[in-house]
Amino acid sequence: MNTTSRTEENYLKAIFQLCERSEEPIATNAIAHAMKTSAASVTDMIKKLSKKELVHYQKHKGVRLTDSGNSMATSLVRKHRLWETFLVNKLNFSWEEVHEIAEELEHIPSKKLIDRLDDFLGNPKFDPHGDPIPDSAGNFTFRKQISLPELAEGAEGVLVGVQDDTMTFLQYLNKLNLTLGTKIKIVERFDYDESTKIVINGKQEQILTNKVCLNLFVKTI
Amino acid sequence: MNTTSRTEENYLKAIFQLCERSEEPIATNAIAHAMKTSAASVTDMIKKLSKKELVHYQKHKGVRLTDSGNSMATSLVRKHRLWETFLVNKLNFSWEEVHEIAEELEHIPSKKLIDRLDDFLGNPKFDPHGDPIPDSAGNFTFRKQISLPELAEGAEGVLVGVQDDTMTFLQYLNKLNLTLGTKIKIVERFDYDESTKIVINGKQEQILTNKVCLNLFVKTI
DNA sequence: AAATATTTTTAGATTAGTCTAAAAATACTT
DNA sequence: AAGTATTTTTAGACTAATCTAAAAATATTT
Repeated sequence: MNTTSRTEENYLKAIFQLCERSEEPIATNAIAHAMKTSAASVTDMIKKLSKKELVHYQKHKGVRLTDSGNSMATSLVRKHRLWETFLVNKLNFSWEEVHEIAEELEHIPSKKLIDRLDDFLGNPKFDPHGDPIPDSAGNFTFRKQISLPELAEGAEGVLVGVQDDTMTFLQYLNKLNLTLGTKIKIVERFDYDESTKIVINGKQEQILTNKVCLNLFVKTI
Repeated sequence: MNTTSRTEENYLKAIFQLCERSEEPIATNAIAHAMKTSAASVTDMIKKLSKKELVHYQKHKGVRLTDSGNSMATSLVRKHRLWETFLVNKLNFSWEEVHEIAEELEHIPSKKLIDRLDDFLGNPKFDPHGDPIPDSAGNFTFRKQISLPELAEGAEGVLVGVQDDTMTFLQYLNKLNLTLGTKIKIVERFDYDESTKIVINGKQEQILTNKVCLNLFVKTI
């Protein structure tokens, strides 16, 4: 049997995402944490994936995806992001609601389905969160995550993360409608006080201090 | 835990469909046949569903759905038929291809998703096969299955079944593009030789003998 | 480098869904 | 109504994915 179970798929995707943030082999505990399960379960699953040649594995040395593991994970990411795009663009969901549903939809196996969906959506290159959507061959445009001060005047980015994740900071951002996925355009920088004027989601103008800017990470559009 | 597993859902749907064709309690073997599994497995599952009060069950007496089992099954049918409609109307699948994919999609749990999909599709009352789509409260228009001679002149129906399912007859139908799901309009009946002129899928005109008509079942539109 | 702490793996048990084979209940036939 | 056939249920075993607790390996501290 050469199929991949839903659970195996979820492991592959978790490992893929951990690999994106580090060149090192991924630790058992890191996977356990991502999958909200025990280290023992992870070891069991790793052995299985290793036997199927989806991961490289040596005892106590962590794992990396093999080429075939990587391409499976990429295909899952493609499905996930296309479904998210569908939910937001066609069914009018807001971007915060869609993750959980897309987590289910990404396991629907038909390749034809996903390619048709891709066409139906107009072959988008990025999902509503600003993350790149792999094409049917698995290629995608990598967009570096940069801090707001690195974004050129006139350029646009999508908010993808924050440095300072204290409650007070997040609440402040929330008040400005600066949530993950928000589109930010740099209008002008003022050398006088190092402040920056931005436009949020194409309409709301806002002045940010340099301190705030340094804590915001965006991906360019 | 009060959730319903994918497998339980598949059993509920199979029982629901068997209930549609008979007033009698559904036999273990009938379910086993529909689910392509052993009678032993069915008995095990029935016990579980019975404990959850989704079916009425007495040993050796077969099962019926309870109200709550029925409403779960109806919700699955709603999902299945809406997804099929989406696949055919929006993604340009042909109606024969969609069943298997919809079989997967129907297990996506979000009610909000399915209600939004319903709106997106324009709240269709019938799926591409001509089967009724339950609304979000579980109500649907029942359309009786009638043989072609019972369909009035000028009326339209969707082909949903055949009486004579010999290979030769099916091959003959295939040649005329008369496949399940095909739309048939009665144009005129000729008393002289009891033949009937129909239009297939809104374009192809065709004369059928009475013998053929008696073997075709349609649902009215 | 020895002792301690942490991480990872193993061992053994559990649950859901399945199976086969045998036993029990029901239905058909003469 | 007795015997045979069929259907349904039970019993016991298997697999996938999980768990806890203990053992083994690796990393850190003194």
